[in-house]
Amino acid sequence: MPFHIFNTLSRTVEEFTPQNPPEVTLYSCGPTVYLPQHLGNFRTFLCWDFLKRALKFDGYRVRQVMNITDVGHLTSDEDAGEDKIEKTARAEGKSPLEVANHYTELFLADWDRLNMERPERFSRATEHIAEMIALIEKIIAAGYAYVTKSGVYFDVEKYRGENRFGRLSRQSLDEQHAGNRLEHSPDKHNPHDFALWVLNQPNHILQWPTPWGPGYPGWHIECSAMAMKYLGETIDIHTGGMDHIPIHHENEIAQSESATHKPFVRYFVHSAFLVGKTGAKISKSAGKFPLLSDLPGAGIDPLAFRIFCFSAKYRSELVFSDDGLRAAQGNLDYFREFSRNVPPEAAAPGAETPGWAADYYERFHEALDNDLNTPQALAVALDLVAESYRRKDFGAWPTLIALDAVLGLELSRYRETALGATISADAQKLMDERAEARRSRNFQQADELRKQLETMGYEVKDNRDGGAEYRRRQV
RNA sequence: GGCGGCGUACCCAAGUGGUUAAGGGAGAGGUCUGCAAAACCUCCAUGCAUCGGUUCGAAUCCGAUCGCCGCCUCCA
Repeated sequence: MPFHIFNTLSRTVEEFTPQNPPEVTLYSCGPTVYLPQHLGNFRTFLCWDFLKRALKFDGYRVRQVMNITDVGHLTSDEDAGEDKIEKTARAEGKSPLEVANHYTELFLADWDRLNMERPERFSRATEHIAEMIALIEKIIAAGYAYVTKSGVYFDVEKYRGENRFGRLSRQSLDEQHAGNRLEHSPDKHNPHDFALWVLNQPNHILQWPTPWGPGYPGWHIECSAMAMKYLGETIDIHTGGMDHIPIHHENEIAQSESATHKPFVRYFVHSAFLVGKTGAKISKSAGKFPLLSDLPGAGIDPLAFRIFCFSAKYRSELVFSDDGLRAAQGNLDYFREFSRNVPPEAAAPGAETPGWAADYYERFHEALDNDLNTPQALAVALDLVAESYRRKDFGAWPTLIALDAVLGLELSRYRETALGATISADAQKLMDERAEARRSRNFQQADELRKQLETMGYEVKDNRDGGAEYRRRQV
């Protein structure tokens, strides 16, 4: 079965075909770096990591670009708003650049902890000002934008005349207008027009010279400019959170297509939110939000959060809970335990894979091809391990490693580290003492020694024959 | 007010017209064990918010009702 994915443009699951197979161009909306990225943000980014790995599993070569927004997003759409990065900068007594750099570093560190593949390129908005200006000039030349004192605005009314606006959100402008409670800049020809470039805001710290005067970019133009620069005028897949459908992506399409007269995106893919117990989404503006760095203290490995997200479909809201995280941690431990139990001969290069394992590979593959059904794929992977235990046949190890290319748990590396761990002389002494205690049936002392070893970071597993296995616990 | 989505067991979560409603976690029992741990086995929704309708057949389609949430301001 070829890869299938839900395309927001058609609101149906479609067979996926890239423009130039086997290459796939993928643009993913990234973070604005004025605060730490919370777990809700990472849920979305993980979805795209799963997508990318699934495409590669299918044999595609994926070229992914993700923006890092380090300027421009205002606290409101109107020019009266405050730049979020500048707001943090003022609060922390730093420059906007320092703020952006700091939160970018945090973001990338967490990214790596979740074992997400880095995009082929992270692109920063402030490093692509020239491209944005060039694109805006193109839009003006095409007659879809106009220059005023307060900014360069996109002419939605003109674009709408071609009946192309609102394709994504299925919402007419008049409907949007019905509940609009914002004040509009008097320079706009129409309330729906949005800023491509903001002018005459002297209080804004970051300013760049342009043909229209100094100013800074509007909050949609960077994505169009950078996506087209690195991936071409028509990209295969554009991803983002659900919240981007009605405004951000709608406007991206409008400004891009009015400049190129070509389709901007072939498949729009959107993810649902991570939500709290009440069903309300976890968001930055809510004030309090969970971070990746909160998890280790609760005994949750970052890779367990990876599994947690893998256990729900990208298009379904996922309820964030301690129970859910613990369940995922249990799955991670299960995979890891199995990895350590695989005997060397089954892990040797060229080891033969039993026929029964092929079926699991196929089922895993099919689940992913079916609109990225990661929970089903996870069920297959878990069952592969269970079946191995049932058959007492560890020959499926290479198959599990193949699935791990998408799961992203680095089980092979884990196994090597775990088996290569050395036992300290102190611990070895206790182990010897414990063996002696068990031989003389002094179980009270044996249990005492086990407790000591466990606090030292060793796992103790007694065998039936009176022997025991000691393993250093991996972190 | 407009637009969109959701409601599957104690919790999380697949399934969206057709044999017995995946899987995980929790719980109960069992095998094994000096005890643990690990692993495996068994049990755990005649029912999918409620009520109607369409159909040979519905969790799945249609309608109504109730409840929850998102978007229309920045947000993954």
